[in-house]
Amino acid sequence: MIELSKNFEPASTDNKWYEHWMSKGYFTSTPDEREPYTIVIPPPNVTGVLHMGHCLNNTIQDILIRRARMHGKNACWVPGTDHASIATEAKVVQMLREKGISKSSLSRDEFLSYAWEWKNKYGGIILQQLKKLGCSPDWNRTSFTMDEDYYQSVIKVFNALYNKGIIYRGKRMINWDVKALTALSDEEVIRKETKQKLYYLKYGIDNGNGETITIATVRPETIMGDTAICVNPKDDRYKHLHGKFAIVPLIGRKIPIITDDYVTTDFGTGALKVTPAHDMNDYQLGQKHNLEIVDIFNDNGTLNPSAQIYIGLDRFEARKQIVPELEAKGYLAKTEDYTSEVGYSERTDVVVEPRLSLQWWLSMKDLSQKALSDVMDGQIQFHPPKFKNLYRHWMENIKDWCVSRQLWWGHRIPAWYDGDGNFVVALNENEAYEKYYEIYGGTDIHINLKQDEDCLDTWFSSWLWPFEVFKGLSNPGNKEINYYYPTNTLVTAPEIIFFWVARMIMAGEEFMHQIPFRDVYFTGIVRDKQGRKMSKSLGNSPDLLALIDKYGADAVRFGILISSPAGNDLLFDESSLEQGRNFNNKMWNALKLVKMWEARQSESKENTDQQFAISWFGNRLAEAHMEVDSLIRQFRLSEALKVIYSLIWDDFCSWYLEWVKPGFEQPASELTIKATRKYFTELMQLLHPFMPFISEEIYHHLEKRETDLCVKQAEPIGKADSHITYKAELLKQAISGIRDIRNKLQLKPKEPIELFIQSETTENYQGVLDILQKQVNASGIHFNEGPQGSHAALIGKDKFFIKSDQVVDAGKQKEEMQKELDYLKGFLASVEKKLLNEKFVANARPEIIALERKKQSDARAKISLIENSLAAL
RNA sequence: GGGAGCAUAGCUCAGUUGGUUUAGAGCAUCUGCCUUACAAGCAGAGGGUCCGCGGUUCGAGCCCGUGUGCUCCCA
Repeated sequence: MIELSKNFEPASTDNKWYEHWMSKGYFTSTPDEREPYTIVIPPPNVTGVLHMGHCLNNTIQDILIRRARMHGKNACWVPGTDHASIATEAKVVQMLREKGISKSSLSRDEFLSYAWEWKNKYGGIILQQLKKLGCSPDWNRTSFTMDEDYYQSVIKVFNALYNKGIIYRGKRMINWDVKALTALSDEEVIRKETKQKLYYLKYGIDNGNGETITIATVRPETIMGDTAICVNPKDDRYKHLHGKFAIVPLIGRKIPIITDDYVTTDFGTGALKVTPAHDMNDYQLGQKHNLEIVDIFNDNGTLNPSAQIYIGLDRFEARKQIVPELEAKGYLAKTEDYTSEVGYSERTDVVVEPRLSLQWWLSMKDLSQKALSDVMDGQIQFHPPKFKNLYRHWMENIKDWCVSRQLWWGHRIPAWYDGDGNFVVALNENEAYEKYYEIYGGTDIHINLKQDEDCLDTWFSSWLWPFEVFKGLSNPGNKEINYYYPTNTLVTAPEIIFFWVARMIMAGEEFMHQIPFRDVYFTGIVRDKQGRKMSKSLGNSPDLLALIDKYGADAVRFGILISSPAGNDLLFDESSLEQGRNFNNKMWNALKLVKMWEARQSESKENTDQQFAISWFGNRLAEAHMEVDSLIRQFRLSEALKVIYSLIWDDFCSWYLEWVKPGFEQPASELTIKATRKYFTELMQLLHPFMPFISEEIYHHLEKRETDLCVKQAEPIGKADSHITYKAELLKQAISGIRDIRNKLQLKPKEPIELFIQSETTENYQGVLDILQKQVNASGIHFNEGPQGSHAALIGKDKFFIKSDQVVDAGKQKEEMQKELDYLKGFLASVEKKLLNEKFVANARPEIIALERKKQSDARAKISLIENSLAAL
């Protein structure tokens, strides 16, 4: 026999088993006659490293995929990464900077070769980390959103949607990152409470009598872009100015005073300067009132010649300088402190500049229709369903999608321009020329078409993920796409329900004419103990690999899942990992116990009590099995794990093993050992998807085996005999009850008692007396009333007398009984009140009424039992 | 300003068409145990006006209305 270590040591087992599973090819999947079960990984950012969010998300996917693999399905989990244009380009630019190379000194091709070099070297570290966590995707299928075929599919999709007329080019107000020189989606803008100043500026009225109108602004440097002043039409203070003109300070431009309900009268002065080129709301106001648009900024945030003054100065420097000038010239009325939300770039952390820009847009109205009904009709199920509302709200108010980004790392927009602003969209350059000649006429060989410099939003490639990982677009109708698509379950975070989940549904419907997945499981957001979202900038995200080293992968998986009901945020606390580690230990020690029995095995027959324990645990196992199945079907994974945890720790270790455990230095029977080994094996099989390493390890320690637990197929669940489980519950109750009394009598564990039982159902004790006697340390059990001086108590419906050398405190016992009696009387009263209520008897279902009657008679019986005892005391 | 969600034990959360001994679990706390698998353990215990108010119902933690507090998303 191998000597087993004192505690479970994950460090030596985890890698061993992972390598073994890999060498056996258990994770690979190819289409066959079995039913497929498919998951595509939400592709993590290729620059990313494993954090708590990934950990939760991938643990859940692994549980689902491992379980499917053990239940006869052809389980296929596709791993991969996305190219994350903004994040990756930022990393590459930084790397180049460290080498003393600036991006602007490189050609596009040169830059991209550096980027690929970087990607090949550092990209995908996160996938290696998933192995540490025990994840079991089919690594042969690892995909990347910029793989050659994938790239072409993205281009194809752009062409298809352009030809359909729903991709268009348009000047729109966008969030501009003046440092990265790129447009940002709303999602990439982080709003932060920022302390600012509100400047009150006086604009002269163009009527020659020196009158002024005062506006409030936080951006005095944009006044050169003002093209109107707007007031609320109902605001009496300004009624006399409607239709008049004001003069912009310093530059003297004459601008109209217009009216609109949009302006609130109680903010600032109630007069708003309108700068359509540099503010989202002002832009809309400008559209509505046909205002002139004066753009005063360059793309890097410095002022351009349209500003007339401070040309070439940065926007914040200009603010610094313009305020004193305004003050000196008498335009500044006052300054106030003011706090409001300002948008910052997620990547570069600079203040986002609202800016008019020519971008590529995808019209979402038509695409969203089917995607909305797929979810509303339940073709696609959300877990938990509360996210349906959120989804509907967004889909019904959907806005067009800005799909272009001013970056090089990504899928280059397939549009070609001549020098005059004419352009064509094509699959490649050759086709571009053909199309150009076709549309604009001629075959001018001197024409030189130039491809768009920008690339597409990363989401514009990842929305194709569920089918393009099977080459559903690049090789339509191939065997794999037909077999694996639609996929089964998507596991993701609610934060990306719009820019990823919704768009995948649209793409699935548009290009595959089918939904991409049937179930969407939304995990919660992992927060720290104080409830803050884990983020790099806060530095509150623990080092996951260090945690795995410290506690083992199984404990980490346990810890993160146990506190994580679907869709609810979880507050991460290392103590739950400790709980996982302790659980490992508990199982490890149970294994040691069983191995000890094997060393001292006998041929002896079972006694009846062991038979009961064995039969009971078989039934309990069947019961729990059913419960776990049902919970997992409902995606209630953390509850399923709780059931298994308690089944192993409480039922198996604390009850079953104690019941069948041989006495001190006694041998264990072969039958007991065999049954225990079988149960232990089944428990490990149930646990395996959640904690794969320790379960595999114990599985192989229990018996020498040719097979691995990883692919062991589940057997059909037996039916639980409720009579036996009920009898066991009564027994547990009796044991706990008597132990409680022992505690209250302050009996030492080693002090034996004499037990007397008065019961109308003595058959409940048949075959379990040895267990009862052993578990409460009784020297004997008798079925009659206990002698004078024994301690009496009611447990369930039976009366127990405990005789020990300890003197019984009659007063204390009386007090306890009185308390119990009062409770029962109150309870009886509430039950009887119900039964006397005619409406209750008339309306409630018959089984409910029967139940209340049973409560009544049970309570009455107990009351009389206690009253008799009290009288006897 | 618009929308969504949440409020149950000290903490984190379950509580499934309203009805099972007048609410459950884990952690934490307290008491007693170094009992030959496990002190990272064993055996017990205490702890709740289910956020306030109103309504529907024979019956409400659960349904409806309203108030309060918190969180998130969008403008």
